[in-house]
Amino acid sequence: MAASIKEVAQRAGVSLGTVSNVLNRPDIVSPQTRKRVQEAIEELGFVRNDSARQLRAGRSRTVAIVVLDVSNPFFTDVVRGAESIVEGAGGMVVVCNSGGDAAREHRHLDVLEEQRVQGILVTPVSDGKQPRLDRIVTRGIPVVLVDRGAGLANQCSVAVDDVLGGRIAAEHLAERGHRRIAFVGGPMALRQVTDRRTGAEAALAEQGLPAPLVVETPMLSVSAGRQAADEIVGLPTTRRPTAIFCANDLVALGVLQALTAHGLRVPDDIALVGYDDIEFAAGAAVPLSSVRQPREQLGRTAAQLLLEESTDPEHHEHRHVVFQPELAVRQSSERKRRRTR
Amino acid sequence: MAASIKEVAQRAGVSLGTVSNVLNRPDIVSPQTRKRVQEAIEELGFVRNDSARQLRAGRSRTVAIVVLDVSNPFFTDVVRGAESIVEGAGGMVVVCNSGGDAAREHRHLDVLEEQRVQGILVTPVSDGKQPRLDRIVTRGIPVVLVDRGAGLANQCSVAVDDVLGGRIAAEHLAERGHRRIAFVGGPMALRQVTDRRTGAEAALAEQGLPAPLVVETPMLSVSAGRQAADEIVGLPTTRRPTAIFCANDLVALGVLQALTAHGLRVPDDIALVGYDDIEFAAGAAVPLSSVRQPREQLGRTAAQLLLEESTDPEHHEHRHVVFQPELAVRQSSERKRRRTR
DNA sequence: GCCTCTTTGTGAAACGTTTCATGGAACGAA
DNA sequence: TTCGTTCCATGAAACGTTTCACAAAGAGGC
Repeated sequence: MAASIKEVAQRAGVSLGTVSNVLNRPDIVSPQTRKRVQEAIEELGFVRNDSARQLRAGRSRTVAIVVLDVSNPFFTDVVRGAESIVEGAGGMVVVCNSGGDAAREHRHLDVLEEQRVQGILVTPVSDGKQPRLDRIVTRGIPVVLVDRGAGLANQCSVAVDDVLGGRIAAEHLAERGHRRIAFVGGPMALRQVTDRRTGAEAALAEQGLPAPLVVETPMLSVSAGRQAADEIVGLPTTRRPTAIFCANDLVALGVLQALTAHGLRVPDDIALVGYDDIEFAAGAAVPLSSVRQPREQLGRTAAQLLLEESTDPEHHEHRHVVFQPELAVRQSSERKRRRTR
Repeated sequence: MAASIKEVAQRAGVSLGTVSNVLNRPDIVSPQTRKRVQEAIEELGFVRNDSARQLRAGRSRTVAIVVLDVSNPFFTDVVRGAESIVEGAGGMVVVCNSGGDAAREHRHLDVLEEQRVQGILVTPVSDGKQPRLDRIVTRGIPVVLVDRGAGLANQCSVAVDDVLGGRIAAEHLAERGHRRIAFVGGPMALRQVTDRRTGAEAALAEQGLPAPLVVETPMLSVSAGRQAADEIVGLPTTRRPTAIFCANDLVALGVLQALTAHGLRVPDDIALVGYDDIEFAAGAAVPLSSVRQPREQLGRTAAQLLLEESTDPEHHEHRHVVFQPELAVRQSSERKRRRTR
């Protein structure tokens, strides 16, 4: 069905190698022959077979990115950033979705290894040592960790300083006069979550404020946020926090919904700060203050590190790039009179 | 670096074909040999080379989905639906992002063709005849159109009845007593947009109501919605619509934001209905009424049609599956007294 | 002891590229 | 004419699988 180089050669009356040359180094073949070959390609509708090409070359031009959740805007932005770099370099990005499931992640990695991809950007489901990834690295496939495991020796990583993010959020709330502050998020197995919490706790301690009330959620979703807020609303007023810092915006949106449903006003009764600054944060019921991460840049930098390692594995030095988050202050954490601008 | 079947064979002291048999039809090789080979595989850390495998097989187990926008929740759900089917069948899904750019779409299709993917699910950037896709189909790669071009002869398609969706939304608003209704969305080059508009117009005409005011936007985004709403707010009160039907939820969220910023209340001053029922619709400033499409099912069905065609191209009959949307009624289109519950 | 079956393993061919050593033609210089 | 260059085209080898016709060796039936 699909024409091969051989048939093109036959039709153009040249040898097989010549067709290949027209494809890969058109300059070294004479104009007439080149033209004849190109016509034959056109007529037969020839399309290169990438499997054969890769088999011969031993490696592919595809970079994979394995994300925890395709539908999380955080990752879609990271993907976009990575795409811009990889496509600029003539490669292609494939997106794999682990959905936070270790088994799925494992299967994806298996397939990617079989495909001999050029490299893998990954946010692993679990933190800590990654023998599976180590094995891939040993096999010569570069791996860059995204938003995880900074500091491991055998691979690059890009991340945002989550401790700093938590600190910024807590300082902001403390500055606004809040003294009973809650932290909502989970599971604590996620490094991001604990880092943000740690940063917040440190900031509060430094200001001489009490440690935050921690409400752990089973996952970072809108509905988890709703449930956590229900719990908080049930507290006696004297113990109820006047501000909540959420481990991400999805949770914060859920919290916001539930608070509103219970008749509590944000920020007047309870102030709210989220994390990630997703597009919908600004468009929420009450525009949401949120810690913003440079998401696209995270993706771009990760892709750059990967391509760098891939191009020149000998001289490559693993690097761990850490970006600084910043706070986007909106209505959810500001008394009306103090609206910014 | 990477071990090949040959080395495994050598180490296990068997022939090359035997190793292949252990890999593909373990039942036809004797237990002892199988064990020896498996040990060798383990020791060498052998990983199949998928390029070689595909080259030999002539086709891949990868299904591609080319979406207009990875970060649009509509597509992420479709992707998830497709994934569930394809992975259930032992395949893999790669996601490509055209970003609504025809050139990017073209490049993606080129690459996918070179990869000899098993099939392609695609929402093409432009409507109408698709010579590019026809060519792919001719080459024996099944294509299923998602949410586009129902009725074309040489490929399957899945879609949601957008005319019906528009009709449902308009009928709902008319029923609530609205007479001046606006339609916001664009560009009109998108079939979805014109279908939704057509349905709305037909419904209004049938009820003897005037045709809607149409505000065309350059794209379906939050900021486009904001701008459109600014325009509407500028109208003299007597001509200003009392209800707005938006071509999708992003636009509706933008409209909502802008209306609120201008001090107009939703639904009291202006009622609002969106389209897509994305997760954030329910969590918006005012929970958004929205026409809901069975998104995951769209993806699942598309993948099923694709696999069906791929498995048995001879007996395959192209089908065009059309799903029916339904309206999720929320606060944005209901007077308070009439809240559903 | 011979024949036929079955089970298990072998080796070579084929998939479609890219690459590289080789060869021939054309051309100018001597 | 002859030799060295330069320019183009060639054909074969190699990449790592899968598949298939075939062979070897037991197992049983007579």
